Amino acid sequence: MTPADGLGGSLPDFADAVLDLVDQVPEGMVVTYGDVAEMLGSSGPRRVGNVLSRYGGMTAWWRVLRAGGDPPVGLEEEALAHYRAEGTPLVGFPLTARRVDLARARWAGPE
DNA sequence: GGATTGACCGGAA
DNA sequence: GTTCCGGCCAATC
Repeated sequence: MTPADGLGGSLPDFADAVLDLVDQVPEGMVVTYGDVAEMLGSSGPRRVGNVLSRYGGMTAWWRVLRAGGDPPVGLEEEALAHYRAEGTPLVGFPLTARRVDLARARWAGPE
């Protein structure tokens, strides 16, 4: 089959692994790009971000943040909206909160 | 074939 | 607290 099926269901192995892992993240929990990359044991954190930017539209991309607990650039508003809707623990005052409390919301994988 | 970019990370100034 | 730099790997120009 052509690698570019472009139809829902067929994705690169790495992309499928990332989306599958993100799909396992429960509400109120989050993981960092670096963590996902390490869980998959392949490539670096940039690959994860690149996959989500391309195929994240069908996944809970907002549950994947940067190392400091900040949402991806350009999508802070979108991400924060989901965090407040799912009850994700945020740092600082709710009105000024712009980053997630990784100390409580960090998901350690399916184990 | 090389150069550039990208939803990044970590450390240093 | 912020800002700058180098490093990482893959896809794309």
